Amino acid sequence: MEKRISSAVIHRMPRYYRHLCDLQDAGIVRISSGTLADRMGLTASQVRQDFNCFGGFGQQGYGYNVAELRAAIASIMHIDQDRPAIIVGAGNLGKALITNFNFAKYGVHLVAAFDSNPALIGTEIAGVPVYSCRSLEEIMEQYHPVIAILTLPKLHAKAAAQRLIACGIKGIWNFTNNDLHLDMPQIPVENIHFSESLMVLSYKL
Amino acid sequence: MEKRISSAVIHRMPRYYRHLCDLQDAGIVRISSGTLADRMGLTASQVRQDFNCFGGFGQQGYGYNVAELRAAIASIMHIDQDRPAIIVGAGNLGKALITNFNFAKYGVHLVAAFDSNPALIGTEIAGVPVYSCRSLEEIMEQYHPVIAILTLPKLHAKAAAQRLIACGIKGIWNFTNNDLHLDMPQIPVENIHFSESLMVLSYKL
DNA sequence: TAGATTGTTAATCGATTAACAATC
DNA sequence: TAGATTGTTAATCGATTAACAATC
Repeated sequence: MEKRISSAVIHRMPRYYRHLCDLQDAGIVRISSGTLADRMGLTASQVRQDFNCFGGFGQQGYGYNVAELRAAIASIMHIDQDRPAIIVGAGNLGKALITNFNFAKYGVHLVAAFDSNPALIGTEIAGVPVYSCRSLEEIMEQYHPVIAILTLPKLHAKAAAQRLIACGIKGIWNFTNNDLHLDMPQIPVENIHFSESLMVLSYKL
Repeated sequence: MEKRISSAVIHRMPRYYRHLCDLQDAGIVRISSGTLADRMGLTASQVRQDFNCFGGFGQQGYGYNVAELRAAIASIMHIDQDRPAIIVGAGNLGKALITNFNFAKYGVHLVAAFDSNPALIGTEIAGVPVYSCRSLEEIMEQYHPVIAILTLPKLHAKAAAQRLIACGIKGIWNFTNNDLHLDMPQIPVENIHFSESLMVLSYKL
């Protein structure tokens, strides 16, 4: 009976998750679709429809239990896991992610970083060892990471992605500001396009 | 007769722009809606409808002139300008943006960075001077920047945003991974939510 | 002119909203 | 029980796709 979940719903899930984390941190135990909708700028109907894509998590006359709903979304989005990942490119952006981003909160942990800069190879950044790109296959063999984070120069992005997929990477988080055009529908790619976001801001100004 | 442009269309414009830049770099002079649609995974109808939201840029029997269409989108999105901007937070992420992001390509130039770290204050990063947050009002007065880029810790984001708006900032590019909830609809905010992107990737895996 | 391709209207599809019976 | 609020169906709305006359 597997009904396909629309992309619009999937993209709202992380926002629900963020708000539910905030609510839980604030000690709020239950919430109705109406209250959550107001908070997020949605309608109560939409909130209920969204959650019912995955089966009902609420209770008539009560609403939703914040902790339960939060956990349900974590499970739906598969962030209640501990997936090994690598990061390719340990320049400023790579370093910013390694240092500041809470990977554990999203079910991911970094096992290695790669860079071509000899000054970095052999060092650690926030506990993550930096290897030469030459060691890629060896490290893949050792840790079997499933996610590769691309924070290397745009020019090398496509070649890197192909090499990563060839040695077993299952998904790519792409910060290189270009489309990879991999033609491999079984390998999901999520892009962070800074320029698209800035253009939209520019339009709204 | 100002018909409102839907958010879906606005969010496709940057992608069109990117593809048109690529086409122009490749020396391609004209393109039909069908060819462009194939390249981008859209339909020809959608491409034509999108461009017709802003008036027709094509010619029957010919298609679209790549350079003209590119320029038209740049104009629509207001990236053919030279808007002054500041960046608040010069840690790894701020530094990564200052150093690597091509602001000029999107009609923006950085006039100043702000940080609370005394070791950074008074230095320059890629030609951009770093000031103490205490100098904010003074620098605003001097350069009248319109965009503020928030790359500071989440905790201080909201207070910073309010202070920036109080002294004249017109739009915010928010990298702090939380919603600012400013309740100021006249000040556009564009968020880069790393975690939402990673959650979607996680779901697709 | 004939062929190609747009601009635009109409048809379809999907997503959002409204309504309400079910039920805690 | 009465009140609240869900889950779910039906109605509406908006976005995408198809079709085709206009025209380069």
